[in-house]
Order: sequence, then C-alpha cells, then structure tokens
Amino acid sequence: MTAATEPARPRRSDATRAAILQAARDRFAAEGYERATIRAIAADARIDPSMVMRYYGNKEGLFAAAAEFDLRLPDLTAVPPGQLGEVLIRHFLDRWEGDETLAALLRAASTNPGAADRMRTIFADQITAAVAAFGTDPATAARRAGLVAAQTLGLAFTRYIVQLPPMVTMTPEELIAWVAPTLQRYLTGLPEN
Amino acid sequence: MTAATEPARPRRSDATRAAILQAARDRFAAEGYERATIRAIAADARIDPSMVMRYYGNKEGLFAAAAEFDLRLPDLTAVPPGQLGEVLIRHFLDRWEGDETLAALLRAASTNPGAADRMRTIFADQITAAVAAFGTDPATAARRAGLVAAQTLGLAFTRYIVQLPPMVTMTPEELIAWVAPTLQRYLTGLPEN
DNA sequence: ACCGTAGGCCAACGCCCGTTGACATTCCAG
DNA sequence: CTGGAATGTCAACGGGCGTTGGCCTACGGT
Repeated sequence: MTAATEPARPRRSDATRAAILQAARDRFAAEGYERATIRAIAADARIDPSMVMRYYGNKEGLFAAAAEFDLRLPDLTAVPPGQLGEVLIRHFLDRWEGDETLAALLRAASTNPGAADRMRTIFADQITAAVAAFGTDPATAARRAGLVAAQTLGLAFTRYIVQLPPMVTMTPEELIAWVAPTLQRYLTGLPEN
Repeated sequence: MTAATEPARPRRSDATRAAILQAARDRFAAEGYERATIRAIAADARIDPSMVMRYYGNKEGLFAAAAEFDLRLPDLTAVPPGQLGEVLIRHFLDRWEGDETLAALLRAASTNPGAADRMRTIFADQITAAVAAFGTDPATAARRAGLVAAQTLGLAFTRYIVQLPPMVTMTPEELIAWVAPTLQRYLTGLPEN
C-alpha cells in the first residue's frame, strides 16, 4: 500500500468517467433506455464506445450509475403537520426542475424491468419511511406513500415526459397551490373525507 | 361495384388482421414500443412478419392501429356536480382494468414521440372538452383537465406500469375513495382550497 | 372449369446495436 | 531513465432488427 488504504487517490480518468455519466444522463432522459445508444453517449462524451464498457461493464451498469437517485426527502417530523403537503410538493418540484435524472428514470422504468424495480424501491422505501416516521398508523403508511407517489409521479409524467400543455405552462407556485392539499389529505386525511 | 359501394364485404383476412392487432397490443403493452418487435408480434399471431407490413405498412402504422384509444368519457353534464370526481375515477378504473391499450400507450409515450403526441391529444382534447362542457370557467378548464390527467395517469403509471405494491394491492373501491375527492377538487374547487 | 387475385411464406437485404480484443499512447513510480 | 500500468483508439464480431420482393397456394366470381 502506497498511502493508507488508498482512500481517495484521484484518478486521471475521473473527468472521462464524469463526462460519460453526464452524457448518459442526457441521453437516457431524452430518449429512454433502449433508444439511448452507447455509441451516441460515447460520441457526446468524445471518447470511444469501448471506454464506456471498460468503466461501466455494460449498458445496464452504465444506466445504474447514471440513474443513481435519491429523493433527499426532508425530515418530515420537523414540519408542522398541517403543512406536510405543501412542504412535500415544494420539495419535489425544487428537486426535479433542472435535474434530468428523474426523467431518465421515468422513461426507462416504462420499458426496462430493472429500472422499474429501482423506481419501485426508491419510491416505496423512501416515501414510506418518511411517511411512517411522523407517526401515522403504520398499517396505512404504505398506502399513503403509494398515493403520494401516484400524484407526484403523475405530475412529473405529464409535465416532463408527455408535456401536456397545461401542466407545462403552470408555474411551480400554481402547481403547489393545487397539489399541496391533495398530498396533505393523502398523508393525514381519511378516504372520501 | 359488386354490391352497393362495397360497404362491409368481409375479407378472408379479417381474422389475421385481428390476430395481429391483438398480439401487437399485448406486446406493446408488456414491452413498450422499441422492445416489442414485429417478428415477435408476428410469431404470436402465427403468421409471417411480412404480413404485418402488408396490412399495416410499417411499425408505426401497426402501433397507430393497436393504440387506437378513446377515453369514452361519459356525459358529465348529466352528473350531479358533487359527484363528478367519483364518476370520473370510477369510469377510468372501469375502462382500464382489463384493457391493456392504455398500458401500451403509457409505455410507448415514454420513449416514442409519436405516441407521446397521441397521448397529449387524447388527454388534452377529450378531458378538456368534457370539463369545459359543464360550464366551468373556460379559462381554467384546460388547467383543471391537466390536473385530472396528472392524477389519473399517475395512478395508472404506478398501478399498471411500475406496479408499486400498495397501488397494486388496493381495490378499485379503495382507490375511488381516496382519489375521488382529489378529482372533485381539481374539477370544481379552488387551489389551496 | 377457369383464372385473376388475395392471402401467405421464405429468403434475403442493409443497418445499427452491444460488446470484444488487439494495439497505440501517455503517465508516473522506482 | 525505464518499464509497467493506466488510458485511449481501431476494427471487427455476431446478432437482431425493420423491411422488401419474389414465389407459391387456394379461394371464388364468371
């Protein structure tokens, strides 16, 4: 061992790796898993396709690296219970406007089983954990999390993927005003209130 | 002309055409546009791939025929205004459980521009028309239709495509109980009610 | 009974894909 | 200064895809 346990020796190829990842995110987000080709990604990153294979193994490995995704949910226990809906939708919009990773994941999850699995894990686990954390009935926490995921993913799907005109036109603040009460009821309300 | 203007002479190939269309819907719904291959569809229909080309021109034409889709929205003017949300979500679930055309359209719209365009048209036009029909402010009708589309498509996406466990487990009646008030507010309520 | 024609199959084309292995270049530790 | 590892290029492979055109078959109107 040259240093300690070679903790963070910067490799010369880090720039290339990053360029590949950025190009991959762009392509996956814009075209989905199957239309985004390794050749096109490599061309965007100005390197040879074989480098992609060397660094990420295969196309699936590349996607796994490019679609690394964390909802970064805030601590909901610190939020006044009446504002949970607004805090959540505001967070999601903040998190997603300008980060195409979610678009990549959404497009890919529609056709790629592995990506769908990852999406299931992310949303089921992370949202359920956040919802369960502030003391709702654990039995209904999963259901509430599912409904929140359905509404937020529907928003993302119509705004970023299908680009339904009214959903694209609305400002984040307008969306928040409409959707916050929905999430609030899914989180703390009762069905058919 | 043998008959009148040859109105409905049944062709011998109608059965084949129908078999192709059914196989196409199955494959497009299960695998999306790019993974569903003409060869596999033809094999399912037990005919030669070239027949698909003869009858539908090319892959896009086949998809267009297979994804012919009508929301078949009921006449909302005949519904008591207070029950609009429930009627709508009940209709959608009825319409979609067991018809895979929507799944095909959803999967394809994620990656295929033509399919996305069709989805935009279907939801923007049909829902906007239905919403505008019962006398809401025309200026907000498009927005309300967009929000309804976002919620219902999010439900479909999480239940039929990603198959989030809680969204798959819930019965239609449970879903109706939760989602009906949401649609009701999107249709007749005010933001941040 | 005939024969045009619609229905169907087969073989092949050109293309692009993911992936591989051999080779060239650059870096840097000893 | 030098040799091995890291970085990168090049050319090719096998395979699957959409699509085409030629050929065979069997129906059905006359």
